[in-house]
Amino acid sequence: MTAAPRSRRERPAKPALTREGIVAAAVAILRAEGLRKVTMRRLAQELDTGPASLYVYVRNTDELHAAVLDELLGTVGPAPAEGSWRERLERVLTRYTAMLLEHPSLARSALTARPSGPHYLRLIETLLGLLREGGIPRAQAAWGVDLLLQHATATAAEHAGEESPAAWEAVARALREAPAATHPHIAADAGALLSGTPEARLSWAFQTLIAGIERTAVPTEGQEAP
Amino acid sequence: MTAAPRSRRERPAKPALTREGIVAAAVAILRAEGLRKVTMRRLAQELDTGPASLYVYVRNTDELHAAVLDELLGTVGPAPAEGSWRERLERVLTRYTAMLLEHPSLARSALTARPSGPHYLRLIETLLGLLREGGIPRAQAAWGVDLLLQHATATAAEHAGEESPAAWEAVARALREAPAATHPHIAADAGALLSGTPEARLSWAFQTLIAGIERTAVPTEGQEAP
DNA sequence: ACCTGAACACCGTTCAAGT
DNA sequence: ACCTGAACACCGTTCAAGT
Repeated sequence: MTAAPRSRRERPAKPALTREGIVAAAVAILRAEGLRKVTMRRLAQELDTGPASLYVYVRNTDELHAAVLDELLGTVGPAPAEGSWRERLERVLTRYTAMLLEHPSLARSALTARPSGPHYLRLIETLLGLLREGGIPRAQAAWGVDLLLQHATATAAEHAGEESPAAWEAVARALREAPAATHPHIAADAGALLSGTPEARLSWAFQTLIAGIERTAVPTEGQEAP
Repeated sequence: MTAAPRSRRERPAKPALTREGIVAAAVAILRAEGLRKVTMRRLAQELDTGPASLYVYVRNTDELHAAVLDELLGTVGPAPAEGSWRERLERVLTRYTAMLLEHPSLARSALTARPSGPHYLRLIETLLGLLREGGIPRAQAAWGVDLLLQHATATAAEHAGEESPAAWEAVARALREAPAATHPHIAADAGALLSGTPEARLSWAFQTLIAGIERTAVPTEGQEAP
């Protein structure tokens, strides 16, 4: 087999650099090999240039990762139409968490470098709308959105580096073996501390957060006119 | 000035490697220069050996960071004696968060590689005891401890990389400038979304979590015999 | 103006070879 | 058994010099 020669016009060997092109290439590397490989050098190699060239379009590695996350947020989809506001809220949050769980290390960097792109704004708008639909006062709803998103993001981030579960096993063993003499509550409740599927815990956590948000007023300085 | 010669016996030039010595040196580097400098190579240099030697005592960099965190947890101190269980609970959590806020990047790695040392166990015992004192059922209290610690850790972790606040400013601007036509809730509540001191938000979050934990039963599979 | 080669200053981890 | 020199395979970021 011989490859047909291509005209220079039809397929330039090296497309011009753009921010979108860089982010798209980063997403491709993320999907294929994980965030650890989404480095400036690797990306430059993929785009057939030197790493220095990327700094014209991206401030640094953190900003690159935030742009990648906003891109993936676009795959979460709109709010469900059926069910009570509580059910819909929990479903949106669960879908967001599930997406992040596919790339836990991205969740980890999202905790530090929050995305601020259009997909992230849309998610905040949706969550805020559902809490207001539930009759939750503005100020509580606003702070509540932050709390809900932080829990989802942190839960996904905890799974980063899960390929070496040595740390988690160490905690479990320490809890099971804690002596009742010095740690009576742990000894009595070790089972409960370690129980529950990740799904059950996530669902309980969202219900817990929503119940708390409904009932806890923000301090006066934090309130807005209604 | 001439340095007095030291006897070889009095001050050996190179102390023997031990796990404790390695962790202590790591804590010293953390205090002086931050977690970014707590690397295997830097640590080896400080201990006058090659990086390969450290792998006899520490599995990898993550495990080293977890050991450092448990060490710092020892500086948090015991539960306060005065006040209602709610007040004492909030005070313990605030002190834990304040300690982590001195080393946000350590909080970030704690989210992934949980510590399992004696100081961490003590903290869990304290929190569990306070929730039980408040009459919260065992299973809820156990899952609640996790939720409270996760919030504290994640909140501190968010401040990692704060020296370059570009990302946070970008979110704030995006929220303030969101058009009412497409994002009515954000436009109406931008003030509330961005309001509140970090202290006020942290305190509200703990109260919210506690209120939720009090009222939300865990699913039956997660429950233990009382 | 835009782009980049080359350099600076580092990383984690492994392993063959030494004592 | 314990320890380590040297190597392997990478990093982020800057900047002088090119087009």
